[in-house]
Amino acid sequence: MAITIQDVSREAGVSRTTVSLVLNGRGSRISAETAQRVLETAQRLGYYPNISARRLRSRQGRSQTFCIGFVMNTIVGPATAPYYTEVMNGVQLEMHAHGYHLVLGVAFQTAAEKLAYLRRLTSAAVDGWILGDVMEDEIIAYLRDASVPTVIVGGGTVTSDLDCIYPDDAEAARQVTRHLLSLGHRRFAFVADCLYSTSAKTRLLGYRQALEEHGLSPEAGSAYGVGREYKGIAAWFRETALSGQAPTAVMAIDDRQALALIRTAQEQGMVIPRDLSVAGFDDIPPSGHWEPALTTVRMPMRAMGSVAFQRLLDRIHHPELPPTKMMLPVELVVRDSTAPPACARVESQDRAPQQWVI
Amino acid sequence: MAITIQDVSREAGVSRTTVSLVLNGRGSRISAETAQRVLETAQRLGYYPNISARRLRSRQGRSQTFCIGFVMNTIVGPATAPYYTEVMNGVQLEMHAHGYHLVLGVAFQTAAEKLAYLRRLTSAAVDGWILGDVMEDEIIAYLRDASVPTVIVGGGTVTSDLDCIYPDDAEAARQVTRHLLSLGHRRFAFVADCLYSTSAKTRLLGYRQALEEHGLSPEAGSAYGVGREYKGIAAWFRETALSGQAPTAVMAIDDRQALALIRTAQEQGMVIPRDLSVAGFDDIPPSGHWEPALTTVRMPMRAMGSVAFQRLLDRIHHPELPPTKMMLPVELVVRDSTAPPACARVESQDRAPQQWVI
DNA sequence: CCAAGTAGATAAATCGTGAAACTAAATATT
DNA sequence: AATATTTAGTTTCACGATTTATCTACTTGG
Repeated sequence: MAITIQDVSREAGVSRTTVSLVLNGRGSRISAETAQRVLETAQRLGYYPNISARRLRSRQGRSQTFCIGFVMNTIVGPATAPYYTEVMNGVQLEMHAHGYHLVLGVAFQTAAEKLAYLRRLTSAAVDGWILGDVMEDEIIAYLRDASVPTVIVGGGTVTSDLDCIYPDDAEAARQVTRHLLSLGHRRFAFVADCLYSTSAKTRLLGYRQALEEHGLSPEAGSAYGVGREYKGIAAWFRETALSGQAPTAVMAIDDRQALALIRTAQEQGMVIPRDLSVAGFDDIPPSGHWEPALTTVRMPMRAMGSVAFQRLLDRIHHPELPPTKMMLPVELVVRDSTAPPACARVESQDRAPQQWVI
Repeated sequence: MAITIQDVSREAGVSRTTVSLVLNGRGSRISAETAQRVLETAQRLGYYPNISARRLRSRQGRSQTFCIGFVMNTIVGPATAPYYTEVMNGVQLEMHAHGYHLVLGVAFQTAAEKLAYLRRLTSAAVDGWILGDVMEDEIIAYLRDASVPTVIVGGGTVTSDLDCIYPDDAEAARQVTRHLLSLGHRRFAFVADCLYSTSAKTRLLGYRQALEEHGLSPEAGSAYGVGREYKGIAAWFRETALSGQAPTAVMAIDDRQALALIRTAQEQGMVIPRDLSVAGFDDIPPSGHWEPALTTVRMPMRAMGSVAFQRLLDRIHHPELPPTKMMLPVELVVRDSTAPPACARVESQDRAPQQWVI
């Protein structure tokens, strides 16, 4: 049976309120010697406040647990989610500086499951949430309606209902596309496993914008959809990219898919970037060490994480302010996987490219 | 403002008690139509019980949150902690089957920080804990003294104070050592970054046992301590292993260090296993795909995870039982990184090997 | 026709804490 | 001297749920 504030007050010979006041630092009305005695007694008995009781009494306001939750649909780790692993590192660094702890909620199968988790921990243990990944409407709706301090970080879901911190994906796509255009490329492919996330949609948009800027029709930059798996990209690549109607430059929706493309191309005997330019998005840590080093657009992952936490603190302390959005700048990183197209290829205009509907 | 049981009772025209009884399935004394009305009203208003209040009133017993926490000193992910990532997958599979949610607590800098985290979430939100990694005495002591349902999983820390699920590390080391002995090796090195964990200590023990079984003195199998970093292993390798006094077989404390060794050896122009046999421990997912495929000892990682959760459930429902330990069997996996020693090397007996003190 | 039993629902106590309202004594102000 | 203010606390209520004890109406046996 745990020690309660009652036990401490009895032992120290004062009222419960006095103990509470002293331990919560509002002991300005309590004499120094009494405060000292209370502090000592609490220490000696090993008193630790019951969070449930505290939380029940003073709703949200002063009942902070100094725990905030980070939610992801998948496990967070360099191999499964390198982007969000970096984001989370940014969150953690900032969090640690403010004395907060992390509650990581990962690997949800369904939205209902995620919702139950959020409700539980919101009422019990968490001061606020940082959401990564793609989040369902019902999740957003609950957090909005219940006024739970929440920040969405990264490009998974950007919504007007909650605070969002996200990268300038459109600019990222424009920059990398302009880079390839300036190298002389005119036939592109844009590869994505799916277009669920705001980032993916926005990147595709920026890519098309850049093409139109240069007077190229969207058809010149058809977006090819391929399966999520390595096999999917490999298959697409063998079927299309090597068929003689191939693009000379490919943008992958993220660095991991860019790597899959490069490896497949290399297995086919192609030399990157001589035979094909490949660019990615994100600049995850290993991208610069691959062979060849990847041209990509660096996302401000850690910055997003730390800003997200700061924003969450703001939100916790000022629940009344309207939700805001913050877009962080990106940076084109030109490395070795892109180069001018080596030679003109046979172009057949009669092909009907498989195309994404947005 | 959230809906309370009061709101539901008012709306349904019954007392709070009735609502509580119905919603908790103890409505045997409540008429079917009343129960129906209550259920409907709760649904319509979107009532969700306040966990803090529930938890406060009915201590531990019936106030389950169906959340259990998994604690690690580092971030859990395939690149940082492949072993525990697998363990956690095992936990999650079992957990999901029982309708439990995961609270992941990771990346603690100090034991004090970890302790504060555990206390907070224990009183607020978590039915029990599964601990991975190496755990400090004060952590163990708190959980024991406060009778918090806890299971330690994996070989980080095995203690008599709490339930432990761990692999047969001694047998693992004996098996891999015997394997190398049977190939004809007589000069070994055992490489470890540190010996904090129970697993590491036990593996070293098993290795020495196997040597003694074969009548070899412990000196023949000196344990070399090297730094945590890749650079540390590489440096040790260049300095010692290539000096002409080299062992013909090296066991690394885990697969990741085995890989670091292999890569370093290859950079030095050695061919594995022709010039050097290397074996690891754990059989993490990529080990079988490396070049060469790694000989290692498979740890029952997922099994440990699921058993750990089952044990935790037992513990939650039977707090009075004494803590138990369960050791799970391991399996030697012979692949391509070990072979008979190619040729006799020059042996100088005057060397004084750098040796670990256990 | 009355005491006892029972089904169906409720009032009240309670968990541990925090905050507003209150008290009593000492000190300051007019 | 009378009143106001400050000091150093305490008493009391409330948070939202569970649980224990109780209460009412109705049935039923004798």
